[in-house]
This record gives sequence, structure tokens and C-alpha cells, in this order.
Amino acid sequence: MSEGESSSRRQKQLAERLDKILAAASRLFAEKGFHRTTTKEIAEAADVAEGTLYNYFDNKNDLLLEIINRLGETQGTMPASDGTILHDPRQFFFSMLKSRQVSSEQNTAMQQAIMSEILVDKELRQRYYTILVEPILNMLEKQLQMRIMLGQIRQQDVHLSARFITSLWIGLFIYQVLDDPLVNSDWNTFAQHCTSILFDGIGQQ
Amino acid sequence: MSEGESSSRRQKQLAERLDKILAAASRLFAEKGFHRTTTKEIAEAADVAEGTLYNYFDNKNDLLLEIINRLGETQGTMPASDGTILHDPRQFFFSMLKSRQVSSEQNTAMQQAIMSEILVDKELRQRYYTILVEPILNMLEKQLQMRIMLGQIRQQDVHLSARFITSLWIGLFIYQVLDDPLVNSDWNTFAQHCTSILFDGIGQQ
Amino acid sequence: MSEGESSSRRQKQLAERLDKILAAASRLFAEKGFHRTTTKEIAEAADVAEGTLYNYFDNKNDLLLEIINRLGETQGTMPASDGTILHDPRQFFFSMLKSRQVSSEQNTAMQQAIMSEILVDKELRQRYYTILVEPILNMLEKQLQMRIMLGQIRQQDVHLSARFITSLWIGLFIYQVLDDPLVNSDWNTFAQHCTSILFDGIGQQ
Amino acid sequence: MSEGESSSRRQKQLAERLDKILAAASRLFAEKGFHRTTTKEIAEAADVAEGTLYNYFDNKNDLLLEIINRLGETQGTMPASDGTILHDPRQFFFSMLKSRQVSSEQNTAMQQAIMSEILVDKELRQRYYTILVEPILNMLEKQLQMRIMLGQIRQQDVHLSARFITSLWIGLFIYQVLDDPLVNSDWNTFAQHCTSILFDGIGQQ
DNA sequence: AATGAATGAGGGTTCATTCAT
DNA sequence: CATGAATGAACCCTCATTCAT
Repeated sequence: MSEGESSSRRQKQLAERLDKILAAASRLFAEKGFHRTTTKEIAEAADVAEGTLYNYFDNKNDLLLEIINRLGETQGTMPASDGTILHDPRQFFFSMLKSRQVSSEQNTAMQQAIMSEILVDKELRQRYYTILVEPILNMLEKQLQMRIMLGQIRQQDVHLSARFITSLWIGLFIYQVLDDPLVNSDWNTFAQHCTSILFDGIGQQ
Repeated sequence: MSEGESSSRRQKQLAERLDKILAAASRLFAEKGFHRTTTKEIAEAADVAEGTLYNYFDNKNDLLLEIINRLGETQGTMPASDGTILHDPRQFFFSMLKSRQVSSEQNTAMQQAIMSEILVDKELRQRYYTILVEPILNMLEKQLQMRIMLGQIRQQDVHLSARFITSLWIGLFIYQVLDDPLVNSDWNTFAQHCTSILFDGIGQQ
Repeated sequence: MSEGESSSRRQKQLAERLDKILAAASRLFAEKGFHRTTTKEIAEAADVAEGTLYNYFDNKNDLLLEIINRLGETQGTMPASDGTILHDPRQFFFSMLKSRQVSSEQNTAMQQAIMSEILVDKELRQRYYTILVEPILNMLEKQLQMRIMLGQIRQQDVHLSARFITSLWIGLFIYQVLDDPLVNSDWNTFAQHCTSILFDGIGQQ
Repeated sequence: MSEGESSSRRQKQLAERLDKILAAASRLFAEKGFHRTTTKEIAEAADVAEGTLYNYFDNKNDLLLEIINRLGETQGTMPASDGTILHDPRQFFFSMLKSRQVSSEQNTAMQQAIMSEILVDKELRQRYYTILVEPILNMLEKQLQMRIMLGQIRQQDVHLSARFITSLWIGLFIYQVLDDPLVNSDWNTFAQHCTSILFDGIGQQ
């Protein structure tokens, strides 16, 4: 029994250490990018020896992959976890937009680091698409389909619209990273404006 | 006179070589990313000696900066060079979107490489914003202002709208890089759909 | 306890390796000069990998600095460690001179390498002066002061005389390096002659 | 005839250019050392193209050799050119010492650069000894011999004494380079003191 | 499992030298 | 003879990975 106990405690310690390493790596990758971050820095930040990293990951690349996987787990369910289904469609998209603001530094950091690599690593790109993009698109398409059926929004190709909306999210994310004064000063107003265009368009009427 | 000739020929040769280096670097940066691309590879691709690179650039970083600068020059004027002013507003934005398609491989490659670095290098970010983002925003804001005065689109905050529209562009660019089947299969239809949402919104009516 | 043992053994191994690197570097620097000696050569001579050097020193320059520091430690105390105070003043200066002969190859090599760089690197020069020259001057001035008080030598400005004497040492060191036949053939006779001039001068009487 | 004229003018131009290159190189070698000085810098300082250097010298090393040769020409005759033979022996050695002060910056610079290399390049060392050291030793030995015969100084081995005296000169040169406050502040007093020791020794009486 | 010193391939960069103009 | 861009070997240094402890 004592063995079982110590074993499970051991398990927990290992898991904690793994988390610590991933957290350290995420932060550093976001701050300085994947390539400019050294394994030595990660080890120091995670308070382990450099060699220890290789007990948890085969190599530096795998570290990034695991970060992506974890991001996929949390991200995939996030939107639904907004609690009550927001019935009002404008309210729904507005709050989606709001939640996309540089909220958890950690997440933004990760996204930043990952997107940087994705643009430049084909394999990572495919993985990212499968793990992160597709789930979100699916979720969004279902939402749109539902809203159409409810008569809240007009008839349209939900696949295309989902791309439109997520493109917007991506672009706004970049604007945040670019530290655009307008976008970053008053996100509330900005989100409002975007929702307005999204629903009513920029055209007359 | 012959001297003048040979001198200008020399000038031309140098300029051509510079272009060749930049082209090679752009392509490689996009293919494999800035960090994974070695100066040796660039030199080989440009068919010069490694040391020759350093007659044209102080270091590898400056190579990237020059790529950004060049992109700024061409990009800044591109939209206006569409020839005749497209009077019909929908037509205008539709053609803007069409022109954003992965047209010249060269440009996409550059964009990809640059954006990857931007996400991870603050100094580059600021440079990019000044050289590339602001000019486009300005151009777009003027367009919008004009269209509002012409009564082609409704009254609105052109600064915010310009961010909205360019965000869309950025996001779609990422989708292209991600090789999303829907976005990449029929860009024409997709651009049409986006223009439609942009003008009329997704809402009822 | 076994841990303590292995740890201290480890410490010793590291220290030995450090010494080995410094010895190799000193020898090579003296043979070929600081700049003509490559890190690769140092590594090979010390029988370690090139990268290993950088576990012990930040860069090639620091290697030289450490050599200076070490020389400072040994050199500063050397004269006093001659054991018994040589009471006879001529005997004292004669033996100082004798000990300056290209005794330990190691030390000469170091001196040679360092002096070469000092002539050409201002920062190093200052460091050298503080670490090596000043202590020796101080020691010598005290000696002179003492001898004056004992009436062994005549009243004089010990600061100036210390410079005179050490200048002689430096110059003779250069002569040794230059491989002057007279100086190198019979150091004993030469030291005798020098001591004689130092005490009695070249003038009449 | 016109050809002859233009040819001699050409000769003069070439000689001037050669001088200019040597002057530039000397200055730079002294400032930064031989190795830290690039051929590009020399060319720029001499206001010629880099390739031009190689019309005058086979390689960078030869440049240094020529500098040594020139120094040998001027240095060998310098002491004698002090004008009238100073009859008073103390006066003679005092003025020799005075003339050794960091007088012509140019010369000191050259000496510094050369000595740095000498310590570390065997071939250069031998050349330096033959071209610069031996002539001075010869001159000095003759002087000493003469002074002995005149009864101005006591009987002694002039070869050894010449080494003693020049060693002093070398050491003092190093002290000047080291920027020793005492040596550099009041060279006159210092030279006086040295002459005094040289003639009368530090011993009693 | 944890450590961290050792490794060495490979990186960006420099620079003496060459050679077509 | 002057030029200066081109060259590429060789430099110093980095860092992901290994492995003896």
C-alpha cells in the first residue's frame, strides 16, 4: 500500500514537473520565439536540469507539439463553456469577440509562438489545422446553422461564413500582437463595431 | 563614354545580383523559416559565394529587413495601381480581395516569412507596422471616407472599419497558408461571399 | 558520504581540466600568438571538444584574462617565497635576476603571450598593470626602503629605483625572447655583471 | 623627354603612395595591433583601393616587414645624428634616454606594433634582431669602448653593459606604453635618476 | 529519474587575397 | 597601375543532444 501511495505521489510529482516544463517553454517561446529559446533557458525556467527535459520529451520540437496538443484540448471546448447559451445572436458573437481579447497572457503567448512556427513548418501547419482550426470551425458552423434555423440570421453558406468570422478573429489577433493603438485601446468599442459590421455590413441599409 | 557605359552596366549587374539574393532569401525564408534557412543556402540559391551576401547586407537580419522594405514599396502603391478607379463599391472590395489571393508566389512567400518573424520579434513588428500596415490602413480609410461621401456605404468610423477589413485579409491569408480546402479551392466564389457579408452582414435583411 | 566523495572527485576533475585548458592555451599563445591560435587548436591541445572550452570560459578573450589572473597570483608571492630573507643586498638582487631566467617554460610562455597582447590592447594593459606590475613594484619598493634603512644601499627615491630595476627585468626578458646569444649563453655571468652595474654603476669608482 | 618626365613624376607618385600606405598601416597597427587591423582599413586610411595594396606588397605580412626595415634605416642612424658628440658621458646617456621618450608618436606606435608581433613570430624576431637590435648594440658598444679609453667610465665588458643599458631602454618603453604615472609624468626627472643609477649604482658610495 | 558537463556539427560572419574591368 | 566586388576558407561561438554519474 505504501508503495501504491508513493507511486501515485510520484506520478503526481512527475505530472507537475511536466506541467512546469510546458509552462516555462510556452512562456519563453512566446517571448522570444521557438528558435531563439534554448533548451538551457527552458530548463532553468522550469527549475530542472537540461537533461531532465529529455526524460519528458524526445526533443525540442516535441515540446512545441505537446503545447499545441494541450492548446487544442482547452481551446476546443472553451467557447461552449461560456456557460448559458447566449440566445441573442449579436450578444453571442460580441462575447465571442470579447473573449478573444488578449485575456490570459499565457494563451496569447502560446498562440503567438505557435502561429510563428506554423507559417514556416508544413507539418506543424497540418497538425494545427486538424487539432485547433477544424474543431473551432465545426463548432462555429453548428452555431451558424442553428441560428439560421432559428431565423436569427439569414440563409447562407455556413462553411464560408465560418471562415469569414474566424478570419476576422485571426486578423484581430495579429492586430493585437502588432499593438495597434486603436484596436488595443478600447476593445469593447471595437468589438461592438465589428459585431455591427458583421451583422449589418458596411453597405447602405 | 565607354566608361560611363561600363559603369552603368556594372551598376545594373550589382542591382541584379541584389535582386537575386533577395529573391533567393525570400523563397527560402518562406519555405523553411528565417532561422532554419542558413546563409550558405541563400548564397547557393542566389548562386554567389557566402561572403558575397555580406557585400550587400550587414547581416542576415538586415536581409529580412530589406525584404520588408521592398514589400512596403510595392505593397503601398499596389491598390492604387489597379488602374481605373472602380466606381462600384462592391466591385472595388471584391477586386481587392481577389488581388490578395496567393497571386505572385514571390509575394506570398515573403509575407509568410515576415509574418512568422513578426510574431516573435518586437523590433521587426514595429517596423512592419510602420512600413506596411499603416500605409494600407491609410489608403483604405481614404477609400472608405470617399465612399461614404459618395453615399455608397453608410456612415461609420472608417478607422475601425479599415481594421475590420484588413483583419479579414490577414485572416484569409493565414487560411491560404493553412491550405484550407474551402478557401483555396474556389477563391472567386469565396471572395464573392465575403464581399456579400462585408456589405450586407450576416444578419436578417 | 559516497556522494560527497564523488562530488569532490568531480570537482577535482573539473579543476584539472581547467588547468589543462589554460596550460594548452598558454603554450599555444606563446608559440603563435593569441590571434593566430584558434579555439580548435586549443581544444585539441587540451584534449577536449571545442565546445567544452566554452563551459569554462565565456570566450577566447576571457581565457587570456584568466591566464593573466593566474600569473598575478603566483607572481605576486614568488619573490617572498625565496625562503630565507637574503640579507646581503647584492645576493638578493642577484638571485632575483637569476630567478627571472626563462625558468619554467610555462611561465615564460604566458608572459610572452600576454605581453604581446598588452602592447596592443588597452584594456588588457590596464588589467596587467594592476594585477602584475603594481604588486611587484610595491614589493620591490618595500625591499628598497628596508635596505636603505639598514644602510645597505644609499638614500634614493625607491619609486624611481623600483622602476629602474623592473625595467631592467623587462628588457632582459625581451632579450631572452630575442634569443640574444650573449644573454642566453651564460645567464649566471650576465646576472653577476648586471648586479655589479646596478650597485656600483658604470662610472669611475 | 616628355616620357622621361612623366615617368619620373610617375615614380614620385608611386613613392608617395607607398609612403602613404606605410604610414597608414603603421598608425593602425599601433592603434589596434597587426591582427585587428584589416587590409580594408589600411586601404581606406591610405585613400587607395584595397587591391592597390597588393601592387605594392605581396601580402599583409610584407607590409609589416617593410615597416621594420624602414624603422631600421632611421633608427640605426638616429643616435649618431644627435649632432655634436656629447663629450660629458652623463650628458650623453641622459640625452639618449631623453630622446627615447614617447617623442614621435609615429615611431612609438610602430615600435609598439612591431614588438607585439615580435614576441609571437619567430621569423620576425630574427629579422628585428638583425635589423634593429644589433646595429644599436654595435653603436652603443663602440661608445662605451671609447668612453672607457677616455677614462670616462670604468673598465667593463662593453657587450654586457650594452645589453644592460638597452634592456633599460626597452623596459622603460614598456612602462611608457603601460602608462605608468610616475614614469610618464616627469620624464626629465626620471631620466636624471636613471642616469644617476647607471653611473653611480644604488649601492653605498 | 535527475543531473549537467561534454560533445561537435553547424551557425553567422570576417577578411586576406584575387581578378575582371 | 587602380579598382572594389567576389571569393571561400577559416574563424569564434552556440546549442540540441547524449551519457556517465
